[in-house]
Amino acid sequence: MRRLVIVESPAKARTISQYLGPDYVVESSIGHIRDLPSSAREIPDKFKKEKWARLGVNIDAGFEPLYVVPSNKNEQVKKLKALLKDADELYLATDEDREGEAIAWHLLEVLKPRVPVYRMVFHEITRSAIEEAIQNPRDLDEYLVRAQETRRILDRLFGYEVSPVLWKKVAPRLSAGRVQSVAVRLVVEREQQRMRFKTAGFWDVDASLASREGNTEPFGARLIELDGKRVAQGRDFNPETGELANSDAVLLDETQAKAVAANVESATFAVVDVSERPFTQRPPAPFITSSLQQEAARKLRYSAQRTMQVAQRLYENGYITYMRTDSPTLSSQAVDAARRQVTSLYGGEYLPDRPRVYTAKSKGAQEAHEAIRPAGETFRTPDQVARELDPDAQRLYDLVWKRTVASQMRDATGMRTQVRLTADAGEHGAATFQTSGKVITFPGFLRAYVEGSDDPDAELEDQERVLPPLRQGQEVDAREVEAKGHETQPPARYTEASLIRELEERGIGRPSTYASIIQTVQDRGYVWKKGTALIPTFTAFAVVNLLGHHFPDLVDYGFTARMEERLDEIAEGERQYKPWLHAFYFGDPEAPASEPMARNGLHRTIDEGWEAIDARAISSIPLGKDDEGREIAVRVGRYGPYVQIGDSDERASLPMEIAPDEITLDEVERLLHQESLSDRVLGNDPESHEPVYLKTGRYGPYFQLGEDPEPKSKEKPRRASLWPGMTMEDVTLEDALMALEFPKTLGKHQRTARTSPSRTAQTART
DNA sequence: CAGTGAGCGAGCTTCCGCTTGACTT
Repeated sequence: MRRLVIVESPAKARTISQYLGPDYVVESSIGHIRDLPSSAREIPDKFKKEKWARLGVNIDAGFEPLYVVPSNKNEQVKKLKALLKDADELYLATDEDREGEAIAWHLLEVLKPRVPVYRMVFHEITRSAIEEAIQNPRDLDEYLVRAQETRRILDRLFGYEVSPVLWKKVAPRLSAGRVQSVAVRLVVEREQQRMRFKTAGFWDVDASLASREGNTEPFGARLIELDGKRVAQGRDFNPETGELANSDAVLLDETQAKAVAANVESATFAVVDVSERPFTQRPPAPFITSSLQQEAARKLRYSAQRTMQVAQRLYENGYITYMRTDSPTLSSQAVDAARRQVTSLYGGEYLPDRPRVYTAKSKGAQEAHEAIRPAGETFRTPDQVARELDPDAQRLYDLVWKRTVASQMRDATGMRTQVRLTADAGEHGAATFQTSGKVITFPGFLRAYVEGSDDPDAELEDQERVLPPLRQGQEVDAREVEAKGHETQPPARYTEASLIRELEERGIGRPSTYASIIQTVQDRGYVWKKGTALIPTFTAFAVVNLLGHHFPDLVDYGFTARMEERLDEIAEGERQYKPWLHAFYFGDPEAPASEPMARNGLHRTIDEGWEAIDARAISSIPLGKDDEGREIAVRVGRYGPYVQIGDSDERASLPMEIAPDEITLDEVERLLHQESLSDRVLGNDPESHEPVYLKTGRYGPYFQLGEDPEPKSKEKPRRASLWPGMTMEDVTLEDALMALEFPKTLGKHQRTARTSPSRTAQTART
């Protein structure tokens, strides 16, 4: 008896093959083997003429999908067919989730087996799990397959119907999609918050105190109340006005803060209250894809893509379990391995009485795999594998190992202490200071693993802070008192990791796509990276504008969650998929008039609405008004973004490396001034008597000798960039003649940062 | 490199999710 087992991943095939013995041939599909045609090139000739061919979905025939085997999968399909010829039984062992079920179905459709077919499923790759799975096969779940197909078709209709609207109204080659458009919307809205943000200044007073006997270390305390009123902190300000939002707080200016500091410096501080309360801290759950990406970004500064590449290598070589998972569950073998390691490395007091159990908390988790953990029935320590791994892989393995072991350790316990002290601040009244301490009484899992933080200050704050023993009524003296000025900070930009976490929490995107979402929004010119921060381009603003105004339902943050609910119903057999797709595409007459998209459906919304979309309006990002009350706006043009005052000729290109929130009205003023300096005649060339111009172009300011050549003529006038040190304000004819005589010196473009968005990516409407 | 806010226009661009290599940015 020869049995062919097909799984999704080649690495998985190798492992399983070891468990199953010589009667079984284990091969992989390498993911999906069929899909809708992705481009015109993939559409078979006989369908090319059909009007639905571009979509790959025959709408009028009940949303019938056209499936093709992409060229890079031909070879593998051929291989599987050959293996099937020699097999007596076929086991479809793809993942037990929506996509895995669909892959199994596609395999059936393509391989057309004439031997018995079994669907086998397992959630962990251990000998016992595999053996049990092969003994207990089930049938293919047609409902689950339909749910996947519905998801696939909906994403195709959304993406391939809405993207062309963007080509017509914003720029060619742009894209819209259920996942990427929400990602772009998040990034744009965060930038808009930053643009609206008004910084506010406030002061506080920090004291360094020490007990009178002088036998303890000095400790810091901060002024929190003055004359019975709370001293304002950053969170008391309205982020959009920069004004104090809480009237019960008192705002200190520099003079007052310094006066208070001077007053209390020589005063006696009395401890008025000491409160202690115990705390416990639980270990974080074992890694899933998103949390691994998050921690690798925090602790190792890896991009999501790099994390996945390194994890893939670790997985393929048998060091960790599968890296694309949404389940934090550990197999019982893994729990045993972790618990043994806890006992042997840290001792029995670090081991909880019972194993800890973790469950997925994000919406839409499908839990086809286990958590990401060290592979095997006993974990090898980072030291044991260090020699076999390159540094990148070592670091990531170390992270995975620590997190897994820590997840099966006892809680950390400790004591938080809060101490309030008062001192007399003269005419300002009584000043109350506060300090807090944190002492770990039992480290528990912290012995193995401390979770990283996006905010280094918070992390520092989180460290143990030991206060000297203080009792109520005790008096202490100030060693040093300092008034400190602060400014409120705008909300931080998203990083790769924080954007992925945000999407995951909303159930948008899947573990296999998190890293590629980041790639896509960058490739389309919606987002660029400055360090680790994600900054939207003005193209992104225009697209979010368009989608938000004309396709609000599609970029709603709850769209995917609602879709998942419907898909679950389809998977349960409680709902037919065709009527639902029909309602999405052709509309639902029952929908309330207040929801025009639901009522009209995607098709009519586009068909009857696209022409009326005002390309200029959606591509304009208002910045405010100038002194004369004229609107100042950024517009996205054919050659990238520029600022313009009203409809006037006063406009100036924006430099590539500028972030939207850096474009203040002052900055606009400066750019327009720069622009006005260009296109002027500096004088005449003494030799040829031709005029010498100062102009600005794509690569910054340049000199030109003589008039512009006739359009289409091959003639090129003599041109040269400014030399370093020359400014548009005070270049002279002599500078120009020098530069024209010795061109090819350093131009502005050579200083352009590599990370700035490309011009083509910023380019827009035709 | 090549220097703007406009033109002549065929055919194409584009989605999400599953998985690796074979490629050089």
